[in-house]
Amino acid sequence: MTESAGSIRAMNRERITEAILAAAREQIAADGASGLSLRAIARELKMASSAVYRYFPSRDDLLTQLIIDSYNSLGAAAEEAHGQVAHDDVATRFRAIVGSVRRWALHNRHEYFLIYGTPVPGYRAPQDTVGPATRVSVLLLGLLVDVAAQRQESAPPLPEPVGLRLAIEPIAQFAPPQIPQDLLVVGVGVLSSLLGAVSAELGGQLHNVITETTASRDVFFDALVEHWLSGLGVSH
Amino acid sequence: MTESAGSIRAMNRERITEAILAAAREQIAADGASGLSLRAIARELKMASSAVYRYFPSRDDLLTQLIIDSYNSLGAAAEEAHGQVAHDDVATRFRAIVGSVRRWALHNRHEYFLIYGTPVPGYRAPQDTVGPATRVSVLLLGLLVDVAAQRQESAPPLPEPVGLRLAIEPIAQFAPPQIPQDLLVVGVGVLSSLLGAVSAELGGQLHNVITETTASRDVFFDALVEHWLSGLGVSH
DNA sequence: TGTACATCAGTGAACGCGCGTTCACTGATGTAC
DNA sequence: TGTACATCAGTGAACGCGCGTTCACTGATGTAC
Repeated sequence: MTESAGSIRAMNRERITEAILAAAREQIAADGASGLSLRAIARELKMASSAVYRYFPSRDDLLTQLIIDSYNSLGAAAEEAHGQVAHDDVATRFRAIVGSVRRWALHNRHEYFLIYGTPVPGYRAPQDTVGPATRVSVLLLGLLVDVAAQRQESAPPLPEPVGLRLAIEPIAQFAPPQIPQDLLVVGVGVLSSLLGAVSAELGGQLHNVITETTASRDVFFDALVEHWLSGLGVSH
Repeated sequence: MTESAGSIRAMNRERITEAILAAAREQIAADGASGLSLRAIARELKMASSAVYRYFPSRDDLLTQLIIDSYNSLGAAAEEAHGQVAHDDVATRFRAIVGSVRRWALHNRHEYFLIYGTPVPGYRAPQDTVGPATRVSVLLLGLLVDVAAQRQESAPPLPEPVGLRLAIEPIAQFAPPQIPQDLLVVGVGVLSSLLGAVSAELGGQLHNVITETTASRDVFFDALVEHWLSGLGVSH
């Protein structure tokens, strides 16, 4: 074995790794992911650029860690928001989740684009990112279970397009079996709608569309949320 | 005056400007917008890198032209698709528009991210882009007029949240007055949902969610389209 | 507890590369008379 | 139609910058006996 957990080295390592990540996050917040530079981080931390390589074997590995951290930050925000509202009201829980995602994105603009923006050419996210990436989805799937239970009274059985079952098979494997297929499709749709709405807001696509004040944007987003709720068949 | 329209110079200028743009588009298709390099373009065209400056005063101006071209390419695709279906069937027209947007994005991946992806840090789109950027919206607004006319029989008057009218004022000014406010909100929502769904598909966010075959993705997207249609109140 | 060796953190220089932009200059095209 | 001048396109060198990554090296921390 190499070294014990609480050794001076281990603690320094922990501390400096954190400092590198913090400097990297600052850089991303300032210039976006494309502006992330190992040399700039080293400069900020007043160490030789080569020293960073003692902590991350390459720029891509650092990027991966940042992506994982961002997913976890978003996931934690959503989980906390969801945990703070009454569990028996599906609509409120839904509003808490999607609202927290949007709020997190507004406060962590570049981190949002890091995980949901234009894919970095040449970069392929490794397997370690998938767990953290699913935290919001897990929350929504849990919610869909209760939506399904509540809807059972007035279930309008829609015609199932050929091939849809096969198409959504990956998520169906992962999701609780109580969620009917059509609700699963709508659920995935709502999540991508949420990301689309947030991206549009952050990306300036709502310029000349929605009044550019915080209040107006909030009101518009809330209107979308209510629309999504009715699409899910949740009475409100 | 400087030179007549059909002069040798004017023709050369036209030809070489086009060649620069074509090379730039190829580069974007290969590496994304961040990989766009004036020097690489000059290399490709076998001219000195400084010569490019006779045609575009800076990299940003070239980027602007590419963005405008991409918006126009997308707009033209949507308009053509819309023009080829029966005008009296709103659902079909809607499917044609959103389907063409998705198809254009699948075939012009990086151009899509150029206009709807992560904003380039430090770049601010000038006024010239707004016209081309609205072509798809204009199409959808035209459609909403007919949706509104068709819906009038069973209009469910929803409660209007405080401030919503103010929030959507910019688009309401621009849109035909026949479109009621709630429909306008849903319309903007559908457009951002469309972009979200396309971004998710292109960005790999549907990995482990939707089966990764062309057919399955088509089926899933079509299911979303039908969901959006019912959200618009269009019977189908 | 003390010593010999192994591991690790950090340095500074260097490699090799690419970029956007400027500038003085040459030769071709266009214009005015 | 022909000449004198103005404009334009394209060149090649240079400026000044930044980047990721490697490598031989020094000094500190940790480990085995």
